Amino acid sequence: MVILESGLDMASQLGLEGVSIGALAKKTDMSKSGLFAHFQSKENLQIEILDYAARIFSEDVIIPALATEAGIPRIKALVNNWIEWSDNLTGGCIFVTASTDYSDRPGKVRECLLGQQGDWIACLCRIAESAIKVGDFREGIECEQFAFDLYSLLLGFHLYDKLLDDSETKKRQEIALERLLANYK
Amino acid sequence: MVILESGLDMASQLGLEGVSIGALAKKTDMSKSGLFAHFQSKENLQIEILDYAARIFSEDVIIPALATEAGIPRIKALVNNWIEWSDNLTGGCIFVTASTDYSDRPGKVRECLLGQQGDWIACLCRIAESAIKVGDFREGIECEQFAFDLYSLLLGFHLYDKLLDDSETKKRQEIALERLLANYK
DNA sequence: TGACAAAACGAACGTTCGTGCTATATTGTG
DNA sequence: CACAATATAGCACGAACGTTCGTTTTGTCA
Repeated sequence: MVILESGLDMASQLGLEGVSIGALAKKTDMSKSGLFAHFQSKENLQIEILDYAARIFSEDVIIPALATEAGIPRIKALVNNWIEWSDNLTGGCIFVTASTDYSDRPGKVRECLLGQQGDWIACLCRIAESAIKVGDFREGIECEQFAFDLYSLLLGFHLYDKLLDDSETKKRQEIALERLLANYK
Repeated sequence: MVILESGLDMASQLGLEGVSIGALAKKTDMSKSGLFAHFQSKENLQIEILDYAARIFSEDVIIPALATEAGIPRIKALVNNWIEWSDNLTGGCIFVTASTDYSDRPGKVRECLLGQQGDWIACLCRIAESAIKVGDFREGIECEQFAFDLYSLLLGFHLYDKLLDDSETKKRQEIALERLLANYK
């Protein structure tokens, strides 16, 4: 859907709350009312944008990573796919943006986001588990802790990369990842 | 200033862009025009909120940490002060919120934020340097890398703590911090 | 007490917001 | 070719937005 694609781009720049029906209609060469008819409220539009983003995210980030051999290669693929995903969005990863925006804004959008973030963290856990299975991680590690560590790393990269334009950011991320992996080995 | 205090709270919940003159006036029992006269534009209001936040942040987070003995104790104090600071704000740390909001929104607000984040990272670097001096960190470590690592950790904690309400978040943060410190020892 | 500056006020500006209602195209199916 | 379904458009609404204006209140100092 071309509307959702434009909406996703706009949301990544201005946040989900910053997506206005009028502006999105102008961007997609539609009338406000014509666009509005597709969704029945702004809240629905926001949720559909999130769902659309999750679909793309799954296709571009998660599935290719799962197609890579389990263990450290899969983790590195996931990280690189994630970085590419967030690079492709003008204003950065929409889940990061929305997570900070809706940390204290109750409603359906927040609940949708909460579910998505839960899925994402669960995905990180499963990837850690498969790393144990192939022997890249030692037995007995806490997969939830690894998910926290890895997600933190991505968040740090995201802030450095999007706000500051530190030329060393990629290197910082790689060093941090190597050390993280070594700690779980 | 009571206006800025209210504005800071509102900005932490709704983001700096979500602070509206009318709503802030209502919250502070003032007229829109009376409040507006203090700042001459919304942009100025946003910047003054950020500067006010930086003042409080310095008083509550940085200065007390610098009063703690250098090295690991100082780092732990900084982290704990930071967590308390972000807990005291309804919607979380305003610098985190604003950093994601303004990652792709040019203007004076972004530039102000950029300077503040630069100062913050420089502060983290200095604290790492002092940890080397007292022998808590080994010689030759990259302080900029440590700043990246520690800030990432705080960002991870922030997301987990504000969005998800994982009861184990504090423990996750402590484990990650201990491992981080061990890696630089 | 009177003069003067600072601060707060209410009202209105033009614009945009999200959301309805109604009518006209466009499309797909029999 | 007709008809139903869907999609888009036009128009209007009340509310809120940031901003400007001229006026009134408040506080300070001579």
